[in-house]
Amino acid sequence: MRSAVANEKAIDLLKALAEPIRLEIIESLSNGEKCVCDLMQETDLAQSKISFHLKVLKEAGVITDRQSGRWVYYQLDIRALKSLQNWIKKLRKGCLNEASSCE
Amino acid sequence: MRSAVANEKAIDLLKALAEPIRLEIIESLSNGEKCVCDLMQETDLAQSKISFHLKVLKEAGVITDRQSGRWVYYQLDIRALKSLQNWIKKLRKGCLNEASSCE
DNA sequence: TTGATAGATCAACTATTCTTGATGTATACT
DNA sequence: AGTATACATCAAGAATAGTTGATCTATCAA
Repeated sequence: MRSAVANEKAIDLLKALAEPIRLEIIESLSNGEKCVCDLMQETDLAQSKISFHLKVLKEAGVITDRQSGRWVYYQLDIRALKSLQNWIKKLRKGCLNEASSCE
Repeated sequence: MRSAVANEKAIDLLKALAEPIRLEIIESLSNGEKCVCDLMQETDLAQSKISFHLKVLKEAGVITDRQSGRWVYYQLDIRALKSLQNWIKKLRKGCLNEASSCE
């Protein structure tokens, strides 16, 4: 089943987005790259909590990170949202299972 | 914050989709209206389990139900997926918070 | 090299979600 | 009325996810 893999990936993405703190982080990052300390200031949340959620987001492929000195900068990976859009599009067409019946 | 409401709704939608059994149900319903017994046969899952997930989907607005005699038929509400698409679109634009900065 | 800062990770705890089997309710058939 | 079927709901338990405070590592600055 080809679609099973795609769905698992999609589920990870959906789960990653389906959480208020993570959404807050995502929205913040939509204004540009941020380090953890920036996010701490903006959200007023504990560092370990932010790191926890950043990890979830990263593992789902929603964000990427890059280290610079003592800081780690996080950035949205717009491709994740793009692929989620495509996935929903397919779901709407009702052809997640049988690619053949789609186009 | 206007967007907070929209986000809460979106989170419910995302959570509803982010589960394998529910996704299976959704995909099945994308082929048309089904009663619980149909879904039981197709998925080979316990009735209470299916009812549980149907409830989650219904509360999130992903599906609607209609009773006919002893049977309850469930159907996809395509508007839910549509609104989720719009939400992601906005998220991609990075303007979930400030509608003013968008268009 | 000592001390400070940024951030990851971990263990213990809490909270939420899912599963299971049983029971309840409504409809239909005899 | 009595029985069967379709489904919802519930309570108890299992599993997963999130929180908290502490500790660890790496980088930098004095």
